[in-house]
Amino acid sequence: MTLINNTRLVVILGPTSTGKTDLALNLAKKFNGELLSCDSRQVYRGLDIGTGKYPNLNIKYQISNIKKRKAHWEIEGVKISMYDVADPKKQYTVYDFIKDATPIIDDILKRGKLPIIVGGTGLYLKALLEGIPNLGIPVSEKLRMQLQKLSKDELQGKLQQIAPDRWERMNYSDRQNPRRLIRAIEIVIQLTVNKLRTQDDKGRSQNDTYVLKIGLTAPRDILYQRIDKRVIIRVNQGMIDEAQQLHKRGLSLKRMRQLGLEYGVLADFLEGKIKSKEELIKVLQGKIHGFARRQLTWFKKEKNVSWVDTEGRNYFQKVENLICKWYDNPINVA
RNA sequence: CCGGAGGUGGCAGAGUGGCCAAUUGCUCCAGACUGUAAAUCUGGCGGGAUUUCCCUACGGAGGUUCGAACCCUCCCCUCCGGA
Repeated sequence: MTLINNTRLVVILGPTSTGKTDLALNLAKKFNGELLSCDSRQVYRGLDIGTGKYPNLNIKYQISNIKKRKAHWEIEGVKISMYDVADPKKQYTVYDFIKDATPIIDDILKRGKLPIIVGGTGLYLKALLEGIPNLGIPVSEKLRMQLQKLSKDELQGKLQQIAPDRWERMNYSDRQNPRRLIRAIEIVIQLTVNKLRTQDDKGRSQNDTYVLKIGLTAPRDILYQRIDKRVIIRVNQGMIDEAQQLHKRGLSLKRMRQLGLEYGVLADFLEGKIKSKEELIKVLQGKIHGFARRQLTWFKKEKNVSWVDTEGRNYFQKVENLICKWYDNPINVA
């Protein structure tokens, strides 16, 4: 993965429904930019309404202004990469994301455009900007299959046995988390038994890339209101139908559940566990509130973010000013 | 008006004499997170003092009891069925 030196990129981050994509589209037009979605679900083909690929709630963006291309979309002439790059039937991970997104960012830069990364998935963003150790150590399905049969206690015991140092480094919460335990064991076995080696990907910020991070926020109650409203809009946009279509085309309900949030709840709906549209909406709203909270927990720790309250008037203008300033005096704030 | 069921913490819903400030789910709050991350996991959730302490609590008012969310009486309200 070659990186281009002395370049810059903008990151827009924040919890769901703060209008990241809207803002990014606007900025792209002003600063000759191109968007790259840093989102673990928008990568999947066919998950459109439920993942919010259609940017705005209102009529601002007509469907006719949206063009779906092979592995990206074009909205009002602005290219958005990392949409539709994966088959929803197959699992797509951070590793895949980095592999796919890195050359695209390089390409955007090569063409002299400003990459604007729209990030809702903290882990992916972290991987992109800072890199993640052990990212190169692949998943072993067979191993996972075996490990999944073990209880939490057994997993804990196994990890303590084969890699006490690694166990020591885990915090209490992670030690209770079977998924993390399995991954930890997997890494150890891949490194020792299978003799794989770690290849550290340093990520963008450690190279000569100037990164400007803009975080969007809103007061909690406003955020919840927006989420609630958006859920209703999406249901009206045909979210249920979308799920039905996916299922018809062979996406199992089990797999749909793995796709999280809306799709998990929609799977329950299709199966009849959730009986009414009203119930569906209510459950969804609650779940998405929780999701937004988790995003906030993650992003709060993110360093060097210029936070902007989207409730403030002219916040678009504020962001533009930030970028102009940054252009005059580029600091690597990552 | 008669018959039946029921009123519990933000909601749903357990508990039916002491171990109940009250199971559990949801919501909500806080947090973790180095290959499923919209996932997964942890803690909190009446108020206050902040090691087993106090106060206010299970529709309302009385009563029985050493002791009641749980038993009795009356009242209020809700739902279902019949007039």
